[in-house]
Amino acid sequence: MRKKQDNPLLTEVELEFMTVVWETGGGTVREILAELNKRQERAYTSVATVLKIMEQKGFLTSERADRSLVYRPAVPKADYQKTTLKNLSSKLFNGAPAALVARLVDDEDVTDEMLVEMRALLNERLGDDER
Amino acid sequence: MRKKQDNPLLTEVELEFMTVVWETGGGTVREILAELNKRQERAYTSVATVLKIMEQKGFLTSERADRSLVYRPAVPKADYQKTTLKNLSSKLFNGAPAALVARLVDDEDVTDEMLVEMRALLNERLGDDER
DNA sequence: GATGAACTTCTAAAAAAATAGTTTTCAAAC
DNA sequence: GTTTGAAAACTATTTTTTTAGAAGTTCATC
Repeated sequence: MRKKQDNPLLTEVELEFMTVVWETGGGTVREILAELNKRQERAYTSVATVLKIMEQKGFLTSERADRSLVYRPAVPKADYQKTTLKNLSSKLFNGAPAALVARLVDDEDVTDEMLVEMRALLNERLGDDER
Repeated sequence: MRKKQDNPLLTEVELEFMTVVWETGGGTVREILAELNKRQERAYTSVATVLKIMEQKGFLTSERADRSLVYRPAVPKADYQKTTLKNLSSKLFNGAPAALVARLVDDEDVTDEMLVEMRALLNERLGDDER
C-alpha cells in the first residue's frame, strides 16, 4: 500500500528555495543560503530547517559530502510546473486549461510576440494542418 | 501617500469562498455558508469572519439588506485570474507566459481538442495571417 | 418595554508556516 | 587527548491562517 503523497504543493517560501535549487542544481545549506540572501537576509538555521522539511515532503534529496549535506531537486521543475498548472486550472479555471490561455490572451501586458510564440508551440504539437 | 495594497493574493480558504461568491454572485453569510457546506462543514462564525477579512482586503463589498449583510465580489474573476497568472508566471516561469503554455502543451492530460481551442483563441487575437 | 430569533462583532484558540536560538556531533588542529 | 569550528539536529518562538465560541445588536412581536 503506497501513500502517494497528498499535498503536492510548495509553500511560498519553499518555492523560493526550490527555485534556487533548480537554478543551481543544488548544494550545501551554506551555498543555498548564500544564494537566497541576495534577495532577503535569513538565518542559517532557518534555511536548514526548511530544506529538511522539503526533503521530508519529497521535493529534495540529500546526500552527505564531507560533514555537510548536499541537497538536490527530487522533482524536476517541469513536473512541478505541470502540477501547479493543473492545480490552478482546477481551482480557478473550472478545470479548463484553455480558459487559462484565454486569460493570457486578453492580458494587455502579454505582447504579440509572446502570443505568436505560444501559437508556434501549439502548431508544433498539433501539426500545421487546419483542424 | 497611498498604500497600494501589497498582497493581492487570496489564501487557500479565501479562494474557496471567493469561488462560491463568483459563481452565485454573492449573498448573505447564511447563503454562502450553505453553499460552502456542500463540500465541507464549517461554523457560521468562521464563514462570517473570513468574509469580513476578505472585505477588508478589498475582494468583497458588503451592503445591509434587512438585518443581514450581503456580500458581493469587488474583483471580477477574470481580473483575479489575470493577477494569479502573472504571479505564477513570474514565480515559476521566469516571467515568460509562453513557457507556461509550453508546459500545457506537453501535458498528456491536455487533449488535442483543448489545444485546438487555445490556438483558436490566439488566432482570434492575432489575426489569422501567418506571423 | 421585555423576549427571543437571527444577525454581526469581538475575542481567542488551534493549526500551519516561517524564522531562528541552543545543543549535539564530529573531524581536524593543536 | 583536548580544544575548536563548522555543520546537523533539536527545540522554540513568531507570524499568518483557519476556525469558532461568546457577547452585543436589531427588530418584530407579545
